[in-house]
Amino acid sequence: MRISELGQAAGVNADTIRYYERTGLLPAPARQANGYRSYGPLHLERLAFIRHCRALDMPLAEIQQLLDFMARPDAACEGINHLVDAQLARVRARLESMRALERQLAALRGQCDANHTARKCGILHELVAAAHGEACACHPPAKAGKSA
Amino acid sequence: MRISELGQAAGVNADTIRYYERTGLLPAPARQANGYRSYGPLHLERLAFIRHCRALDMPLAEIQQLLDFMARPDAACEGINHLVDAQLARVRARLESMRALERQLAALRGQCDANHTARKCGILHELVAAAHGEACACHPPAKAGKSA
DNA sequence: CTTGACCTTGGTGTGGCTGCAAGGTTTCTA
DNA sequence: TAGAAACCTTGCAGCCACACCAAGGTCAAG
Repeated sequence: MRISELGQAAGVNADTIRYYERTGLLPAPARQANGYRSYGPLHLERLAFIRHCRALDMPLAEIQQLLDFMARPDAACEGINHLVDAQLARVRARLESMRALERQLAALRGQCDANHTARKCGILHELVAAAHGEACACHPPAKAGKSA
Repeated sequence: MRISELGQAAGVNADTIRYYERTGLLPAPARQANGYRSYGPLHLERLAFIRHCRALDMPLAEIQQLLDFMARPDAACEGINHLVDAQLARVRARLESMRALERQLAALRGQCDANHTARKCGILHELVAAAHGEACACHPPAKAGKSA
């Protein structure tokens, strides 16, 4: 299996596969005589696992830890639970701040209904006023999008 | 007002202020005789506006556009509405995929309750099985976190 | 024998910062 | 008056998880 075949089978860009190899997430495959990478079914399985975890939005470092657990099947699985708990907590925190964000944006959108000039636009006025007011509910504490 | 004072007033790192200046979001301030940046209240207002928009998770490029609208108050405000609509659509799309993600993670977490070995861990089994099954509901379409 | 599709390595760009290094300036304290 | 601490300056590297590109090698089909 060459890299593009593996990529197609897993729905992954070939660059991404090479990136995973560089960062140690995917083991370096054997090479053909011409230097091309040669993959087997185990690589596909591992790659699919990685992609599934990425679909759950886990960082690569945590996926690496899960793979380490799989390599030592006799170890206690407590760490696995912790990893999933942490991910779930991150997702829930982001979910909450995104919900607040959605409310704020919807309210903001409601400030302007028709076509005015920018000078009279309720959205712009609201944004300026909210930025000015120190006790704005949103921008001191939660950074909305990315922070856990 | 020096850079750290401005930063403290707006709750922003000084590096971030310099970054905004570099990228043209914040106008270059006057300099004192020693080369230190010297800010006035207008800078603070503009910076607060930027941070408020960032709290609404708008990309810097869109914030720049909003600032451009403010600079031309006689232009039609239609573009402003579009910007907010686009941001709202992005946020709602992410919200939806995050909700799906949260459900999946919660279900996954339910697979393991106590302390086993990794070999018997329901979470790990579930992850492997889900990655293996091609018709997995989550990982082909939605990339969850960051994609709009 | 050429065309086109594949592969290789290495480098750069993305967004929104954050941190560091090396040096200059100011301010406070002993 | 010296020295230390806290500021400031510029420029550059790193973060994450890739995507894209260039220059060149390889291979199968027409």
